[in-house]
Amino acid sequence: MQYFINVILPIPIEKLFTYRINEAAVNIIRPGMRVAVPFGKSKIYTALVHDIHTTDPSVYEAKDIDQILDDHPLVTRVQLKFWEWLSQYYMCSIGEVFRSAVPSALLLESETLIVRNEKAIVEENDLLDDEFMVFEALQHQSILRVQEISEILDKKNIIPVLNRLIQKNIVFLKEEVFEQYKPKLIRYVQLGKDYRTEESLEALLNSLTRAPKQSQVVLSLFQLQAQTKKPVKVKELEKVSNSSSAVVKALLDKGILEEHFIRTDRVVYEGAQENEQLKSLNEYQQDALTRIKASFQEDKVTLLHGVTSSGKTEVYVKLIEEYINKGQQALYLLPEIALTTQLIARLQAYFGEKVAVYHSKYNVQERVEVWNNVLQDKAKAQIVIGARSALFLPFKDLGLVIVDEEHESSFKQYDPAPRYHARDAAIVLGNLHGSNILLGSATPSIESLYNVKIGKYGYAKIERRYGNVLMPDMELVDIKEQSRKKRMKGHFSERLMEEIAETLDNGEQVILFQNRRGFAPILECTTCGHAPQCPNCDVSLTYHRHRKQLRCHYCSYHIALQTSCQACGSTTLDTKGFGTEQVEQELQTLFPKANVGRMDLDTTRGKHGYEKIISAFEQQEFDILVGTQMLTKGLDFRNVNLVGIMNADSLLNFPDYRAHERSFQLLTQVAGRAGRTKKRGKVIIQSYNPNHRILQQVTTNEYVEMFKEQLYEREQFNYPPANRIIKITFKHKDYNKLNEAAEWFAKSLKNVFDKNVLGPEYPPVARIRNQYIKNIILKIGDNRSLVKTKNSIKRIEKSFNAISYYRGVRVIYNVDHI
DNA sequence: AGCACGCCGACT
DNA sequence: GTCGGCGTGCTC
Repeated sequence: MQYFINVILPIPIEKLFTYRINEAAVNIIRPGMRVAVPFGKSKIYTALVHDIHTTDPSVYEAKDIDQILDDHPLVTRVQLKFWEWLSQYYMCSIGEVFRSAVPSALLLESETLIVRNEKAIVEENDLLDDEFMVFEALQHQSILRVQEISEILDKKNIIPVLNRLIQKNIVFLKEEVFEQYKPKLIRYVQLGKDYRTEESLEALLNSLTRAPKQSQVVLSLFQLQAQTKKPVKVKELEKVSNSSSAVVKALLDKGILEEHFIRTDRVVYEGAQENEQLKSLNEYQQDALTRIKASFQEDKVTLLHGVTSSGKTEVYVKLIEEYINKGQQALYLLPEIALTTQLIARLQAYFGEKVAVYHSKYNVQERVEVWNNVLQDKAKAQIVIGARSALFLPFKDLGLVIVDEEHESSFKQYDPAPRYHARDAAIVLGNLHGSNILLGSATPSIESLYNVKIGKYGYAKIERRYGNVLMPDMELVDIKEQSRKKRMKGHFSERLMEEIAETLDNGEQVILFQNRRGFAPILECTTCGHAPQCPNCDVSLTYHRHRKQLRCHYCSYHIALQTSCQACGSTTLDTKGFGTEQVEQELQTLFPKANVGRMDLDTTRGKHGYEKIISAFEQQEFDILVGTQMLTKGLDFRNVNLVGIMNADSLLNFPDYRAHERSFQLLTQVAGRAGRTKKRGKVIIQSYNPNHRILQQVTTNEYVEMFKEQLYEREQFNYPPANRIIKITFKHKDYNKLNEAAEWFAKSLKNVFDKNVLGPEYPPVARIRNQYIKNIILKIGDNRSLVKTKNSIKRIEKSFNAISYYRGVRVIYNVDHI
């Protein structure tokens, strides 16, 4: 009998690949294990076993697998089902899901090594210069990597050289796979076996009288072992005996000490100062909890709508507690930017080491450890708190899924595929596990509230802030009026100035929100109107004063600041618009005594960049913090009493059907940072258009009104939530080819979907990194089948790809695009 | 996605 | 004349 496996490869091809396995392997291999397989001309890839069968593929010869990489499945059957759903729903290959689901350290790829042929008889005079250089390098080091040869020869393409060397039988190639995950080992020591009796120890100490350092080490080790009865870490021994590693090494060499290694986790819970008891819930929280549970009884996804600072976290904690007491796992999803140390510390204070964290700032090694802990259903990973990628962990018995800040658009992955929405995918995952699902937000998405309205979701509400703190007092300031009367100082209105001054006088802190980084988005010549543009993208360069640069926010292009216009040579340059840097600078002149901090992408680089700024602000090292939308999420600053929004219009005028909803959410969330303790906070919103409906609704906290109006508008124009949309993006560096291709595709779509096809249109930035971009939006009514629609699209794509001229135009699907 | 094969311009 | 550019096609 011949055996075969179908495997998933981490590539964007919608196929499973078939490999042959031998009879011995049949008994070992299970779906969900990794195997190394040869693929293409030479490479070895990590593939995941999908199924095992005995059907010999007739049209091609199946290759043999290279090796089996796991002894237990790394991926569960439920996960495979989940991946299949993701790839179908979001229109990508299952390989792409595989690639982003599994920690990259577990996805090994082979590397080509160039090995010297020891037996070759080489006539050095027959070698060309570059051949000789490689040959010589191989005399010192018998194995070289492609990269190293490339450096030696200072050439990109070394294949011709290698081919000649292979032909002359001087080298041969070898593919090697490296396990990237290395368990962390800690070095321990104990006394050698000849010295464990009291007499022999005494004799040893006597023999060491002339080596005081060594004798001290032996004595310390003896003491430590007597205390703990356990192996002693080398680090600890060195510290206690106050000696160096050289002394320990000398003892090891003599055989007086023995060393051994023990595997440890990198991610270790340090233990809280004190284990906090869960605060008892107030009546509003308790009421919400009861409602949630009732709704869970009906197996409904439930939305918890609690105003900012209403204590939703405590409700989550209570719920999580119940599920882990039943021995189940709980998943707590948050947008990346809300995953602050503040919140994690709070959860760890309640649940101790049961809490595992999983997000992008964790390095690959740490992620593998969390993965394994979840897979083995260990107690230390019973509660997982993480960003959207935590959805992919190999849960065994998931009882509860919480998606906090459910309205956040960053839950939708934009690039690369799979372009999934973590909230929606979490619901599917929860259903596969039979878990209860809770969505939480102070400003729920229109989609979720709509689902409540049509009875699909359950609903619970908390309308009071914790400790009965009042909602902040919001004030709109008309800056059009103010600038007409010349009352503005820079970008600050009189009202904002007054409030900042007063807040600072009271020793309280201020947060200022401006959703744009850099100093100014445009630098313009006042003589000829020329503004420097990015050569690779269709945008003007943003002026970064701090670094004295002009930078493109879409690619990495940057140039030094010019002192004169590149077009006409005039030296009168002016800026248009403003960003966080400019606000920061103006503050320094307006409030010279205040310490101003800035939090945006430019100041939060690095693993702890974020935390540094947050904790500095917490410690009141800054009086005023200026920032972009990073400020909005999950931060809990006790002493902030004033929040200023520098310019609300830039949010409202965003060309997108979601702009109004998003503005409402963002403004409400930022406002929620004010006055989280006893005193009532103050919020100032500056705008050129203070009569805008959304601004009125934000200030009066009319969420329900906003929802009704937005829903009406969306229904009028066939947008979600009642309808679905798929955005199809086309990219190519040739402007004309892109246009033709997109038009062709749109025409074919219109044949099937008629008026539900919008575009093709250029996005606001029509070229990024030298690629022109065009979008088609397809609206799908709730009466149409999603599956059939996707099949039609795929069929059109097939004919599209058959036209050779269009090949090379990238087609990207974004289902439920936000 | 890689990666090899294959055809055209700019340099020794 | 070669080197290296990237268009095209295939991968069990």
